[in-house]
Amino acid sequence: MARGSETKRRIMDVAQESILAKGFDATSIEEIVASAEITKSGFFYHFPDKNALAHALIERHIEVEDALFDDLFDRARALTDDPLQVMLVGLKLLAELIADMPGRHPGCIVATAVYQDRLFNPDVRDANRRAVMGWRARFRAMIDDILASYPMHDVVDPDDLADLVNTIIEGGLVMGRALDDPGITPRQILLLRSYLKLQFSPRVS
Amino acid sequence: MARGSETKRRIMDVAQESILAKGFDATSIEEIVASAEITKSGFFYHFPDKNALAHALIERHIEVEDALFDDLFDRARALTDDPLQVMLVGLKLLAELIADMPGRHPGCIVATAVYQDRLFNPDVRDANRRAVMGWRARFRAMIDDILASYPMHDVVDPDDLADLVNTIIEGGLVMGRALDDPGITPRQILLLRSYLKLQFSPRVS
DNA sequence: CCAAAAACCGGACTCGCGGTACAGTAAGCG
DNA sequence: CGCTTACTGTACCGCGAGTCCGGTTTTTGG
Repeated sequence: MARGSETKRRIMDVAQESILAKGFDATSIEEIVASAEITKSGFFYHFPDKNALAHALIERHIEVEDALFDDLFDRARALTDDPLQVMLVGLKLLAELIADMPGRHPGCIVATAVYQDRLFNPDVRDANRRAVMGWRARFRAMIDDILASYPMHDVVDPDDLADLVNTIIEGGLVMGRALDDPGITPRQILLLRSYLKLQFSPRVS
Repeated sequence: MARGSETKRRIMDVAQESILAKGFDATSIEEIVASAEITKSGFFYHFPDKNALAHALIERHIEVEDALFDDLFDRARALTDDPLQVMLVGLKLLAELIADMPGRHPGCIVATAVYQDRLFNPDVRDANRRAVMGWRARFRAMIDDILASYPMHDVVDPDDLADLVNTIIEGGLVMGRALDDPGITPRQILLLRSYLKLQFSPRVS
């Protein structure tokens, strides 16, 4: 059992590295099995097809990202009790974390899947959808916390506001890749922070 | 001369339709030539390879989008002289325009190219980069106009602010595709509008 | 009107990649 | 001891991108 899952993990590791560097379809199975030092048959023992690999990678990615967000906002909550400050500090930490990533940021696997629609089967798309919905729920809860203490100056839908976090992260990654500038995403996140500040901070006039 | 460019345009039309519906790699050349009612040789007469087709499509797409933005903000400028109002009205019009698009919004070709690195050659990536830089310049100019008349309440970099427009559009399209909800992009654009309102509107307190 | 260039047609062929099929084997475990 | 798990090795199929090249029609400039 241990040996099997170890190999499977190694396949996923080398596949992920290659996919983030070159794209999904540019990463051939032959190449993966060479890097993972197994045979093609070995690959198809663990994954029925290439789709299943993508599915497993997305599922794993969701878990990692969730854990990352949990940790991030837990650290923010350790610093302050105020829900608005938790959000603002959390976003600051997130921006710093992305900025400090060595080399080019990989770019979200979710987005790569979105833009290869027909390449992936419904399973993959569904996993994707669940991931996005999960993030919406997470940020929606935080916004509800803020709304309990602060008025919204320019009233908008809280769900849309929750989605804005994802929108800006995904959009930032697209922009960052298009311009080959890893600094864009963190700076765009800070603009989101600026927006939330203007929306909820008491006005000192 | 007329016949040649006519055929080329027909190839691009059917290719674009198919690509927006099914994705780039899911659209085979055989399929394109069948729809365009030519032969494979005919295709390769006009385009050296599939990459060149993508390149031509992106170039054309940039022009169309530029013309669209020109028209949009010209209409806004016809309604008001105030630079802030021009921006706010323009974004409103943009949101409505995207919302009124029949069926699923195609999703920006720029983003699809970004997430298929190796599939496209440097030419394509460069065209992409130029497109994004052009949009940044466009919105940067509008923001400079606003800054000439209004103070920025929470001071941020104007270039970042200009990029935010693209970030939110691209991110919105990713989200819209992930959740299969074409309403997301327009709603996210309205949040951008909300942000700019809070940033620049005089506070009545 | 005629020649040359441009815009194709037809079909055969190569190559890489995803995926299949199936026989065999080494290691662990009850 | 026998069964399962986790593979290896090899041969094979189909599809789509891209090549080659000879032939044909259509357009255009002198």
